[in-house]
Amino acid sequence: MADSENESRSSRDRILIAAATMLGENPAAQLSVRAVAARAGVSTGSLRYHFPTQRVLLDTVLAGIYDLVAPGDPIHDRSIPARDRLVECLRQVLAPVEVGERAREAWRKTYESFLASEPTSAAREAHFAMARQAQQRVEYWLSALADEGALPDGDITRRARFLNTVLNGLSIERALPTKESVLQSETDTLYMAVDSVLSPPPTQR
Amino acid sequence: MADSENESRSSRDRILIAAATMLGENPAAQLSVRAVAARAGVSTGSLRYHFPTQRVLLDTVLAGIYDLVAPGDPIHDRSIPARDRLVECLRQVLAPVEVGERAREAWRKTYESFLASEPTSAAREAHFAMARQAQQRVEYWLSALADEGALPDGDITRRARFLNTVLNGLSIERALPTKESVLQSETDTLYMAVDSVLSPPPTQR
DNA sequence: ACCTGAACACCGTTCAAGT
DNA sequence: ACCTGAACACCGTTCAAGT
Repeated sequence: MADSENESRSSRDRILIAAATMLGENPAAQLSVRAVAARAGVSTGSLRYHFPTQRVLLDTVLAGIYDLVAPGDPIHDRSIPARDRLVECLRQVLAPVEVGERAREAWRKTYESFLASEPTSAAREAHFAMARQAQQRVEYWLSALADEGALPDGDITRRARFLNTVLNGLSIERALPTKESVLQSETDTLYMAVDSVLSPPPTQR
Repeated sequence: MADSENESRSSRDRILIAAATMLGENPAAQLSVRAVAARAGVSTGSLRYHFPTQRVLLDTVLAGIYDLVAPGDPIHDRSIPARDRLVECLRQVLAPVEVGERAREAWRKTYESFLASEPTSAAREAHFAMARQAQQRVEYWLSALADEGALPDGDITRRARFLNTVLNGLSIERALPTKESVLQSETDTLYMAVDSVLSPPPTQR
């Protein structure tokens, strides 16, 4: 790699490293232009030169983190249809929840921390961080599909929010009593949610 | 009502009306302090006096809108687009859940009955009945829309199940701590879910 | 090509001062 | 008690100017 190329990357990389570090220190960190630029030791203008919007910066740094953390993420396996991959990823979010008694155990913790009484501000912060991470994870998957053209144009944030709500619903349903096996209708529901996200919006008025 | 009380309310009401109007004109409107204050013809300080944070203002105006808008079962009111009617019905399911402390209260009951420990068979039966009723209610709405041709052919049961999962997700999210107002993204999510149900299935590869 | 930093047009919140 | 509007401490983005 040529020297000039190396030099040209150092500033961009310092920005990415600074942002990733800040996110590591506090997953709920705000990553404002000035905060990241200061941490990286560059100007806001330089940051904007490399990352035209904050959203682009955020996406880039998260992609970096998740690529590092989950290189075998099934979202990248193009031998499988996009919808199946996304369903698989969402299913993996649900997997640790388990079913029945184990699922109740998980929700018991949630209950005691956030529902039993007015949560402490520390508990609130912790929940913000968790929710934000969940949101970012789904956004990462959607971004990956968007990159390969499998996702119609549109706001990724709101579609990720939608999928997370579905995940929350499925998660609580795993813990509540049910007549039939949850897991069967769960797959069906996941595919409905994923299809609605992967399909072009209704050609509405 | 005393004159002084009347006078004291007019400014607060103007703020609420201004905010509601702006939201009516554009549901994605930003409702900044200055924009609402200007529209209401009051100062930012006055707005802050009545509504200590933007979050409080947002919650208040949205609660007012829903209370005003949801008196009867609107599924049969063909003067309104099918999707709006269905969203409205689903919103009415959510309405009694309330937000924040009240929502936690509702989930506390659910927790104690079904999650705290292995539920008694009586509790299980009770939950089956509730879940079945919820399912039937949504199925009823979907059938009504199918009768008038507003719903594509297909299995109503699974689509109702899907919508109920979304409702469960939204319901638990009302009780958990959130950074922004839940109610705004809630509408968005409801429309996404409803559109996916009302749209013909993706023309599959 | 890359970078600087001032400037712009916004935020939400606070607060001394008025009535 | 209610209201004003300036001030504060932030945002993200733009851009003329430098190297």
